[in-house]
Amino acid sequence: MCHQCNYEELLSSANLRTTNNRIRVLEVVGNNSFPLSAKDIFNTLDRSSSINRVTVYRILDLLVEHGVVERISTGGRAFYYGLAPNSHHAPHPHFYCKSCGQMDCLSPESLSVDMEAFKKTFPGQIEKVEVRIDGICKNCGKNRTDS
Amino acid sequence: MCHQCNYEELLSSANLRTTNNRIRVLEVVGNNSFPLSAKDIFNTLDRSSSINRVTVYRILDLLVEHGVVERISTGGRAFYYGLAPNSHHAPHPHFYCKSCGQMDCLSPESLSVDMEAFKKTFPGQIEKVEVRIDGICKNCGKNRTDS
DNA sequence: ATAAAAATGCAACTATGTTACAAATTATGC
DNA sequence: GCATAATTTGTAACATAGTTGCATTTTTAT
Repeated sequence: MCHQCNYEELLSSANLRTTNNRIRVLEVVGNNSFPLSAKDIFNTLDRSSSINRVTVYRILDLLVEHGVVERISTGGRAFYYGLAPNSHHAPHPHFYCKSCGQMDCLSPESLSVDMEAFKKTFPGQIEKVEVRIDGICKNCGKNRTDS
Repeated sequence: MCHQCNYEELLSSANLRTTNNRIRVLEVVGNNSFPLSAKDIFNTLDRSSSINRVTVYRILDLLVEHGVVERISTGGRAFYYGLAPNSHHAPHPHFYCKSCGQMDCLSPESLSVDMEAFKKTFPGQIEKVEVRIDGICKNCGKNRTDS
């Protein structure tokens, strides 16, 4: 999502210590153009230099809690993670392919939801709005007709 | 969601046999005004007359596959189930309370997404659009300030 | 009534995520 | 710089939600 972000800065401005592992996790999440599962992130990191699965989960939880990373639900079982919306990254919807499990980011304007009226009347506390389209991606659709 | 639905009819018009268990599952899902987890559904059914957990999962999968029931993702780990949109039930967004796990249906107009333009340009196959608001519900917010 | 097909139950399993606690690392006061 | 406290990481065990294989029961068709 972001190649210009300074990840150490992102961490410290969220009042988080810049440990090596946190930077590594944030780099994988941030340098990827689409959200990844915890497993994807763990696998990527563990390949370059060993890290514990639990550490990855804990760091992801921490980053989500501090608003650095966004936890995105899919049509499947695992959560995916991407950089949280901030001044450089507008909130945007996602497309989830039920067949291959790949999740893509859609442009912020592609599907906009008008929240203003809603916010005024809703009695609870709103934290985030998630818009997700589920279906079959171009690739998987193609392969299907091939067979 | 629906007290006027004929569940047997719903099943047979989806080309599904009207077994007792299927009707029971569909009744619990359909008579509830908000989506429930598989566990909720199992617990409710098992109280009135014993049923197997796996049977409930299987029936839910079947109903989702045949478009009778909708599988809704939450900000949490489990899926929730509600009647699928049909001529009597417009698709609508949901509110998920991170604190108590309750999911509420919002009115279809409360938050509408304009899909038409999107559909024209998107190269994949669209199955459904999910709009979910996560936050803290009125009740949980109240209890929090009490403490 | 019998055979075939479908649905259900049960036990074991998988995937994803969490907890408890010990070991290692990092920060802080002297 | 060194001792101590606090934080982070690793390891193993556990928890939750859902799935699979296979036997049993029920339903359907002949």
